[in-house]
Amino acid sequence: MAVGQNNITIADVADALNISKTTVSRAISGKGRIGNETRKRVMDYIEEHNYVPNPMAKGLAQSRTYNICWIIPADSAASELPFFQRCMMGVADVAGVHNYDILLSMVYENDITQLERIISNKKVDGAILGRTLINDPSVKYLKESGLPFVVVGSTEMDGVTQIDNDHMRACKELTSILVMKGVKKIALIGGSMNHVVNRTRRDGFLLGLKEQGVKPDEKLIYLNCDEAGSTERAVEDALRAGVDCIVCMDDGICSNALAKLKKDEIDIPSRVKLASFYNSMILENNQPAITTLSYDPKELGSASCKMLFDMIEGQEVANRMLLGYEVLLKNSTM
Amino acid sequence: MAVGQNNITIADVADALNISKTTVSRAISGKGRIGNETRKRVMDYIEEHNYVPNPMAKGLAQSRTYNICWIIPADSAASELPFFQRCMMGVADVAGVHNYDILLSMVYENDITQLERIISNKKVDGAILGRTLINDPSVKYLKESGLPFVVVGSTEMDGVTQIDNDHMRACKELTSILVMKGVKKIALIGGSMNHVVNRTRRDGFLLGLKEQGVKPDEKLIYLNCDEAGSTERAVEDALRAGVDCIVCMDDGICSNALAKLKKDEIDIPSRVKLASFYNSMILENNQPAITTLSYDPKELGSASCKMLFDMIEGQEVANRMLLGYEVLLKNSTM
DNA sequence: TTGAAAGCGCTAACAA
DNA sequence: TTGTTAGCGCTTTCAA
Repeated sequence: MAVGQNNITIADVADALNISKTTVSRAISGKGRIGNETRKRVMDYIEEHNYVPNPMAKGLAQSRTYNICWIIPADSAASELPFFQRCMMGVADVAGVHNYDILLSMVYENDITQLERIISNKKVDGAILGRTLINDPSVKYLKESGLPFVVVGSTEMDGVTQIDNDHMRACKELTSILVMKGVKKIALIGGSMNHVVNRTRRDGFLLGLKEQGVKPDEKLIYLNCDEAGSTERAVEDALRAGVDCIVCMDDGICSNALAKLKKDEIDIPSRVKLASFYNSMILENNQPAITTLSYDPKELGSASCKMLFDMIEGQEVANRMLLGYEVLLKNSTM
Repeated sequence: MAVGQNNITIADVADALNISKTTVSRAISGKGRIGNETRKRVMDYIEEHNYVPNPMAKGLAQSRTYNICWIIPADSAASELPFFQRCMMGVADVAGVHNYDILLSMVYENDITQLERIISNKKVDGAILGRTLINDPSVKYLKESGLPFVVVGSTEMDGVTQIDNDHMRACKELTSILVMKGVKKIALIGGSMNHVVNRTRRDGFLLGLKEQGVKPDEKLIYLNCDEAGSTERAVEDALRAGVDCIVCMDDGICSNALAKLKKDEIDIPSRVKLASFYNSMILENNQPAITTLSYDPKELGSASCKMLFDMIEGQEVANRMLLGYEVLLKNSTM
């Protein structure tokens, strides 16, 4: 049977059963009083004739869309990372349970018109922002809109419900462990300070050093290395300065560093140890495997979606939620 | 101003201007005759009071949702690949131009309930399937539903509008080039025969050999290598058989093969040449860089979306469309 | 426990 | 060129 031609409505059901539309509606929604027998008759009928409610009509009447918006960066650098896909899986799982679907919105750093259209068109009941920037225009817009939303990652703006892995503590712990294992001079190579998470990672790194009583050397902290070139220069510089360990803020930077070290035939870990604050298959499959922090993006997605539904249903939710992490010690720091 | 509270409707506009709702509707949609002056008055008013039409009401009246469905596999092996994200970007670009949004559907090989819900709930006007399997249940369901849809990739089912890169020709060409460059004994390592594209690639490979008058050796064609383990065994076996070139069907398999070769300290290209039928950053950044075929997933996405809109608007579209490719010859086959 | 009727915001015949 | 009217399919007061 062609599902697309399924045109049976609540009125048809009412007619067939000689009852009113209201009663049918009540039987389906479960709201309001209704006789047990009547309900059963309705349920049986719609089951047999596989009636499917029309969400547009329902939405129009209730001012609800049964959609949530999943917002991700549109720049291709981000789409290389499997993080967003995995996170989205978690979102989708939870949304499905609530009978909600996911509407996609791609935003550029300076162009959120697509998001604006979706929100002002009232096409969603809530939103999840997959990544935040410093002074994020999407966050600002969402706040103004009054729509319930949660942010994956962290933002400096207050009054925003956010959820993240505990990067600070994770980076502190890994840094601390490296020092305990005997590393003397350690460099950090990181990405754009425009991303909140990168700032957090840097802070965690500094805390780790502090915890171990090591004074950080500002010259060995290379930030805003967004291209392979700047990472290569950072690696060169760090080696010249005599470091015995390089920590990279994410797998992208780490794989660039790795390429550079290979090219220069610098052995890991005998000549320099290498670790990353974010893992991926590339690092795992490398010879030697790279020590790294590991997170579960899918869990992040599902947790954020749960929070969003709490908000949509008008419940109070925590302002901030932190999820766990794992430290994976591999041969690159042995 | 809180956008979420924007509640001005077509009736408000009509009242304020002392005209009928119909006239307002006509001014906005551009359909039907309307006086130039009246139109201008309406446009000015809605501009100033930033009226935004309610898509649910519009949808209900027109039986349109202004959403299309983007369907991707839910298994995590697929989400590792940036292909779907990039392809989605192309879809999103085109959809945006048409004032459409993208509703996401994740399907498992044997569970398309989420897709079924979206379709039977009439939440979309059309669908794009990001990947097809042999005997794909999603394709079957979409065909039955009567909804306009296009498939990225290829399917053996007929009557389905499909769009793909010309994998067959691309693989034929690369294989042919390798033989012309002097390769004598060549192995092919490929993924699941459950994916149409893998079958196509194998066929292209065989055609390439044929074109060069080389008789294929069945024993050197390793299929269904979905895990690192099976690829490693294939590599071992191929080397034992004395091949001088290994071709991998995709970048995942290729990076597994690469890891194995490195572990066993087998030099590329002096001991064995290596090529891939699908590229990625991993292969590009490798030392040496890997010879590969290159496609533009974003173009695929936007082309498929254009076709879909043609279908939605009731135009005739080609049954099958093939896009181009590039052969990137790198050091791994020098 | 059930029903009648009014609406959600917009479109689309049909008339004027 | 414009307006009247009747829906689209469902929810929700208010009465019965």
